[in-house]
Order: sequence, then structure tokens, then C-alpha cells
Amino acid sequence: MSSSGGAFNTSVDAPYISSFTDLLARSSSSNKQEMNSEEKSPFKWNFSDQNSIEIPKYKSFSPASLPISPSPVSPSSYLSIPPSLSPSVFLDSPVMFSSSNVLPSPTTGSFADLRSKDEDRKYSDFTFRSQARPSNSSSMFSPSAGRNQSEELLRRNQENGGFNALNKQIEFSASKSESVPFQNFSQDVPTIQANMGSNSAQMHNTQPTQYIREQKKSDDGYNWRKYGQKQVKGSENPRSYYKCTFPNCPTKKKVEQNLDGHITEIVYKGSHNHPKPQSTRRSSSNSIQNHAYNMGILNQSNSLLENPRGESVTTPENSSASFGDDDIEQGSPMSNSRGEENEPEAKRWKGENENESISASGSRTVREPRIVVQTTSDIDILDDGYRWRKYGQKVVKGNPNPRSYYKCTYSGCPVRKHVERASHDMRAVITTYEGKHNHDVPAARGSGGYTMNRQPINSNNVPTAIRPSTMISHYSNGSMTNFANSMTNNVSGVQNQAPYTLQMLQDTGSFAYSGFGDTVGPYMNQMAKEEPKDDSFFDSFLN
DNA sequence: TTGCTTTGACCCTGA
DNA sequence: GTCAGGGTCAAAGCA
Repeated sequence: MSSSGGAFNTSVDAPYISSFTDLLARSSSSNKQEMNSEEKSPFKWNFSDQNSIEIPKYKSFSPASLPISPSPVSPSSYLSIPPSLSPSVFLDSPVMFSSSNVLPSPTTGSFADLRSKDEDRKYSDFTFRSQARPSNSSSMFSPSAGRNQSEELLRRNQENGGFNALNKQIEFSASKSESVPFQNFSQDVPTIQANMGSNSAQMHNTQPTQYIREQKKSDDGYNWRKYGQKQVKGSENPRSYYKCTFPNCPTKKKVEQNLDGHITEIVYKGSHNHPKPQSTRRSSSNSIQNHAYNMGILNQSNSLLENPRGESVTTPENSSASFGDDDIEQGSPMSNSRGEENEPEAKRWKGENENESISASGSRTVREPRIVVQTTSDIDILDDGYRWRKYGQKVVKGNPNPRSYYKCTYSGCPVRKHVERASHDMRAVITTYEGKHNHDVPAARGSGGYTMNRQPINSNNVPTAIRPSTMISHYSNGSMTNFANSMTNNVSGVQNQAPYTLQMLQDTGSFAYSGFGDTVGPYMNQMAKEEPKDDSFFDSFLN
């Protein structure tokens, strides 16, 4: 396969790095230069063995103080920084503030304030150097280049495979932080090392720091004050309660984070009765924002529909249209989704599929925008690498579509999952995982040209703790599919350099979300049609 | 001083 | 009426 197409296939004449492969090549060729300037930058390129393959590693980022956990392999991990994108674009993008999802912090207060100037400097430096072309990239990331750069990058992305690269960037930005380049690389590193089998120790050092920043910077644009935290029964994850700090704004949200710090669930209650707090960083990204919206990545409230991990992300603003208008066919159940009755499958503050409730006293409580973001960072609705046996199927309340129940076939493994199509949109599939795999990913079940050896979803082969969690996948033949195709191309494009595997694609949950529609469709169709193979399982399930 | 987080206690609701 | 669980309050501590 060629390495053409998608975000990685940037114009060759551009002083940009179009892929990690490219980056490696450039870093190799410019090794001396990099080393010379190494001491000047907070970000340093190191080479464990200068006589062998030169893998950049990162050593200058201080470890995080928060619980250290392996960062799950994000789909975005396989992406290098799309060359034509300037971080400034995303610094300004409201998209970045939209995602509480991804790894947003429950502390969604003032975004900018959360980052120290020192961090800014580091990021900037890192970005600068990561491009391996300092002279060019410096201007590229110049704040003053902001608007023009964003427009230019739009043009470039359209020229180089449509919005694919942009798409990734937007997703990245939204899910991570404003420090896109840093985030990108910090995620790339562990992933690459995991698959290349080198420099792992050093590369892992970047994860905690990155993670902490993810937590700190993600934002939905509003300011929240935490007013409570509680350990809820049935979950090892503490639940935090937040109120919008705007005077008289009734909006609240509760956020669950697992022990790793990943946000596993965000539920919004109420709607903001005020505009988003002004941010000086937001205005210049309209072009991207609009582009993304036009592409169906964003809905009309500029909220990201899904983050790179495949986590469906909504905010109170977009809770009623979380799949993006462009993705929704006219006449489909979602086509009128701005109305409350058509809000996407989402868990309300209390209960499911209820916009309102009536108290015992008869008073009616309208549950307003209510979002739900149930996130799973480490699962893939397409095929997570594990083997599943269907043991039951049932139509549950509120959804005419049957929910397919599966159990991991590995002996003794307690993990189960159930899959169902969203009632509002047959292309949206909700997968809920329960339990924790106590084994490695099974060997491949045969494959084509790809290396099918699956790897655990997280980068260090530690079974991923998964609390009952839900991932909403959405299949579309629209723009998101194009994005997925791009992703495929991208991965294949770098395959020559690194053992990227299909697993890497499939582990990218989020990309699978939209990207592998052609694959997902049949897969899900099969699931829908498949009859339980094990009556005992089925019977026990029904009982 | 201000604003935020933390955390134990209390309140509310539903079974 | 009791209990359990979730949600909220508010004092204390921190930056």
C-alpha cells in the first residue's frame, strides 16, 4: 500500500512533517542539528543508540503527581501532527472546550489559567522542535499566524484528502488539550515504543505528565465549581459534582473518573441560561469550527461529536444533536434531533430516556439537556481484539432494537459486553462493557496482509479496568467515513516504518466509530442477526 | 482576601 | 417506617 492519502500525505514541498515516519526520517537526518540545540530546549531529543535506529524519546517532562497509569492507546496515538496545523488554531478553537469528554477535567474552570506560563513555554518549544524544521515551524506556530494559518490548513487538508487531517486535529484538540503537538507526541511515543519494542522505559515517562494535562485542560467552555464528591456504590470510581459558576445558572454536571484519571462518565443536568464565558482564544478558529461543523464533526453548538478515543462527547448544548446534523439523513430519527424528544441515547441525570419526571407530590421536573457522555477509552466497538460469545439478546425498555449480549470467551474471564443500536439512529451503536479482562488479547483469528497480533488496548499490556461503560458509535457513510478511510490510509502509510497493526486501528475505538463503517456495518449486522449459540448462556441470561 | 477543592454530614428519594 | 444510595451542603483547608 502506498502511504498516500489522508493527513499523512501532506504536500511534499511543505516544510512539514507529514507522518511519524517522516518525522523519524527528518529527525534522523537532522540528528546533529537536533543534538546541538538539544540543551536549549525543554524538549529534548534523545537517542538511546545513535548507531541504530533513532527513535526520539522525551525526557524533559516532569512526572505527574497524579496516579500514574498507562495511558490507553488512543487512536490518536497513531497520528502524527498534521503538518499543516498550527496549535494556535486549536488554542482558539471552541472545540477544545467542548469536550469534557475525553479526558477533560472535571475542573473545567478557566482554561488558560490552568496552565502555567512555564508549561506554555515548554509546549511551545516542544512543538517547535517536534517539527524538526525549526525555522519553518516557528513561524507556523506563531500566534500571529493564527487565522491565516487556520485557513491555510483548511485548504491544505482539503487538498490532501479532505478534512481528514483536520478532523483528527479537531478531535485531538477537543479531547486532549490546547497543547496539541505535545499531546500528540506524548501519545505517539508510548504507542510507537510499544509496537517497536524500543525505548519503552524512557517513552513511558511522558505519559503521566500528559495525562495530568489532559485532566487539567479539557473544558466545555463553561466554568464549573466542584461542590461534592462521592463514592457511588457499584463503582470504584468517585463521582464529582459540579455546578456552573455563572450566577443563577442551574446547570450541573457529575463526572466519574476511574482510578487512572480517565473520565468514564459525564452527565449534565440542566441547561445554561447564559452564553459561554468569553474567551479571547476562541474567536480565531471559526474557520475550522465551521469547517468541522460542515463536515458533521461538530453540531451546531460547536460541540465535538466524538473524541479520538471514540468517546461520544456531548455538552449541554449539543445534547440534543450529538451526532451532527450532516451525519443525519433527513427524515431519519435524528433529523429533527434538536428537539428534546429526539435527543440521542443518553443517560439523564437520573434514569434513562426520560426528559422529565414527576415527583411524588405531582410536581414536574423537566430534565433539561442532559447529556451523557459515557466514555470508554479502551474499547472498540468493532472488534476490541477479544473474542466474544453471544449469550443473550433482549429488547430493553426505551429501545426497540435488541440488545446483543456477549461474554468474553476466555476461560475465567468475567468480562461481558452488550451492544445495541440506538433507538434514534440505527447507525449509532452503543456498546457497554462490564468487567475487566484478566488475560491478554487472544491471538489473531487470521488475517490478510496486516499483522493481526492483537495487543492489549492499553500500551503496556495491562488488562484494562473497565467499569460498566458505554460507548456510542455511530456509523455513517458521510464525512466521518471519509475520515476513517483516511485513517486507514494513514496507518498503512506508515506501515513500512513501524509495525503498525490492524490492532492499532481497531484499538482506536473512536476511529472505528466512524471510520470503519464498511467494516462495522456488516459486523453489527451480523451481530444483530446472530442467534445465541449457547442456549445455556441465553437461558441464564433470561433468568 | 478570594475562590476553589475537599470531605464529612445531612437531606431527599425510592425500594 | 426503615434503610440504602445518591445528591447537596457547608466548614475547613489550600493556593
